[in-house]
Order: sequence, then C-alpha cells, then structure tokens
Amino acid sequence: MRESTSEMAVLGALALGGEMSGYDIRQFIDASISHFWRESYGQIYPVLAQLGRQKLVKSSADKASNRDRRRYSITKAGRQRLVEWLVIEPQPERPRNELLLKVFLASQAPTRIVIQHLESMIASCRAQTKELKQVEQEVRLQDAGSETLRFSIATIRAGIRMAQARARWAREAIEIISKRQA
Amino acid sequence: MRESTSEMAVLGALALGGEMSGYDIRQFIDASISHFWRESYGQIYPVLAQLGRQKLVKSSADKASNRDRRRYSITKAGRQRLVEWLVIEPQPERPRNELLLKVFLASQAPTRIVIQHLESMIASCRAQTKELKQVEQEVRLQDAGSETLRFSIATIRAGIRMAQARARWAREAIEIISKRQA
DNA sequence: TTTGGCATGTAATCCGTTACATGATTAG
DNA sequence: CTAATCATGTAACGGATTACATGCCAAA
Repeated sequence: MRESTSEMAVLGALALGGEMSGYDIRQFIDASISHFWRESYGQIYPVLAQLGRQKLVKSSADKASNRDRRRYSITKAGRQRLVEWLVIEPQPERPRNELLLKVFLASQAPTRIVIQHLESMIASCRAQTKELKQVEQEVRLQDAGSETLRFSIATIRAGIRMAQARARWAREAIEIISKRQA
Repeated sequence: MRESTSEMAVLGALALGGEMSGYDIRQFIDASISHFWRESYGQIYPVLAQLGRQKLVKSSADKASNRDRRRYSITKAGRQRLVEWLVIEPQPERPRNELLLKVFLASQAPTRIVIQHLESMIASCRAQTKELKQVEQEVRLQDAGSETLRFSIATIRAGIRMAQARARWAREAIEIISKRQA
C-alpha cells in the first residue's frame, strides 16, 4: 500500500471541501492545516490518479472553464475508506529533532552557539503562537456554527500549546546550560 | 550533499563516545537520544563508508577480537566538520502529525473514535513522562560531573515537557470536541 | 546445543521534495 | 503588455526504513 497518509489527506480534503481540483486541494490543505500537514503537487497528482483507479474518487473535466482543469470528488467507497483509516489508532510518532541533536552535541562547540539557537527558537515560537492565536479568532468567526469548527479549533490549540511548551523548554534549557556546575 | 543529518549524528556519536563500531554507534544512539533520534543499520554502515571516504572518520580492524569488527573514530577534520554543522541554525521543523490529521477529519466518523485516540495518547504521554523522569534521575547519577551532563538533561527535559504539553492539549481537545455547540 | 546478542552489510522499496516542463487566464 | 496566479503533470533525487543475507561467539 503506497502513500497511505497522503492518500488519506487528499481524501479528507475532498470529504470536507467537496468537489475540488488538485490545485484546490493543495490550497485547501495549505490554508487549513499547514501548521501540521503539507502536500506537494508531486504527491497530490499521482495520489489522485491512484485514488481514481481504486474508485475512491471520481473526476470530471470542468466544462465551466476551458482551462485545463479536472474536478475531483470523493465516492461512497472513498468515504468508507476514510472511516476505516480514521478508526486506526495513530501510533506515537518519534520524529527526528535536529535542534535537540545540536543541544545534545553542544559540548563540541562554544556554548554560546547553542544558546543562540535556543533564543532564535524562542522568537520563532512566540511568532507562531501569536499567529495561531489570530488564526483561532478568525476561524471562530468564519466557521461559526459549522460542524467542523470544534475539530479545527482543537488542532489550532495543539499548535499553540506545542509552541508555548517549546518556548518554555528553551528558557529552561538556557538556564540548565548556562549554570556552571557546583 | 547526501545524508547530512545522519552523517552528523554518527559523527557526533563518535565525538562523544570515542572509538566505536557501527553496531556500537547504533546502541549508543538508542541508549542516549532515542526519544528524539534514531538511526538504522541501513543508514549507519553506508554513512560510515562515506565519512571514511571524506576522511572525517578513520577505521581499523579490531585485533582484540577475531570477530568481524571494525572500530571507527572521528578525525580532526571530522570534528571541524561537526562544528561547522553545529553552528548552522536549525530551521523550524514542520513534521506531519497523523493524530492531528485524524482530529481535523473527525467529523467524518463517530466522535467517540477520535476521543478514544486522544485518551490513548494521554496514556502514552503519561508513560513517556514517567519513563523520562526516571531516565533523568539515572543520568544525573551516572553522569554526575561529566562535561556533557547538562546537555543530556536539557534534551530529556524537552521530552518531558513535550509529553506533558501533549497530554494537557489532549485533555483540552476532548473538552472542546465533547462540548455541544450552544 | 541452541538461543540470544554481536556484527556487517546490501537490496528493495517507500515516501516525499524539488526541479523541470508547459501553458492558460486574469488583474493591474 | 506583463506579471501573478491558476493549473497539470513528470523526472530526478534524497533520505530513511525494512527485509534479507550471513555468520561468529558466549551463555544457558
């Protein structure tokens, strides 16, 4: 089974967003879940072709525009497939973290280097927190009353909390690292 | 430039741990930084060969054992290369998060499904927090006085804080999702 | 003696990004 | 007119995992 998570992201976009082109799907993902997900065209188009072969999506040429444009929509089988995947418990991910690797190896370079990295991280976390808080307010207004609002909000809250936690950790790390041993 | 982060992880292991075999490197990484990094043999051996070609590590057959065993150590050029990499500011990573994707798409399945996922996550975060707190105590005792202690501790604290933040978020998310709209 | 851990390596495959190639439409 | 955006797709490459293949040594 190939590209299973990308398949599900594309299927999910079509389930929530209705009929869309490959291009639209990219915009949709970018606009709604870019803080924890992304898909490139290099994934989306092959995945759409494959989903089509599996009858999980259907496509039609768009007659309203004489531009080269295909519109995809999810089929009943596609919705079923999506649910099958949704019920599978996601395994805890263990992503590699380059900053933590640099912290772990920091004894090999001047201490100020890693402190600088941590300080930039704090800045970028603060920026992200601020931005996501704005997004949260916007989404609350725009999607008020929508069935999916609470799920969007839950993912945005995740981004905010993680950014805050990273920033707090970085503060603590700077203290731990700066303190000379007794 | 290929496999740059794996190269640096291997180089870093040799910088901290001294002379080691490919097998040892794997054990070292597993024992010390597995909560945010991992390397498979399928990476380690090709990377060692490549580092050798670049004169960043040197190897010698181990005569003390007549087992098939090569011991690698970092060269001066290797240490330089490592420092060059350490000073580069790590860019904020945006990993894909499957759980968050499932939360975002949760309207497509019964609500209890995603609640269950969040509850399992809380359980696994608690377990990880507990485990890392133990590791922290062990490392504090074992590496007391070591030059690298504070850096190890900083990375462990990151794991603890992130696990706690994830658990707290999951609690909040369950509330958000369970609440019926007014 | 047989199982588990030590030890090295390759091949297949997967999943994903980036670069490339092409061209239409629309807003300024 | 022309730049930005809409739009689709392929090819090359990169980085990592997993499975496979092999075999020694030590302890139970």
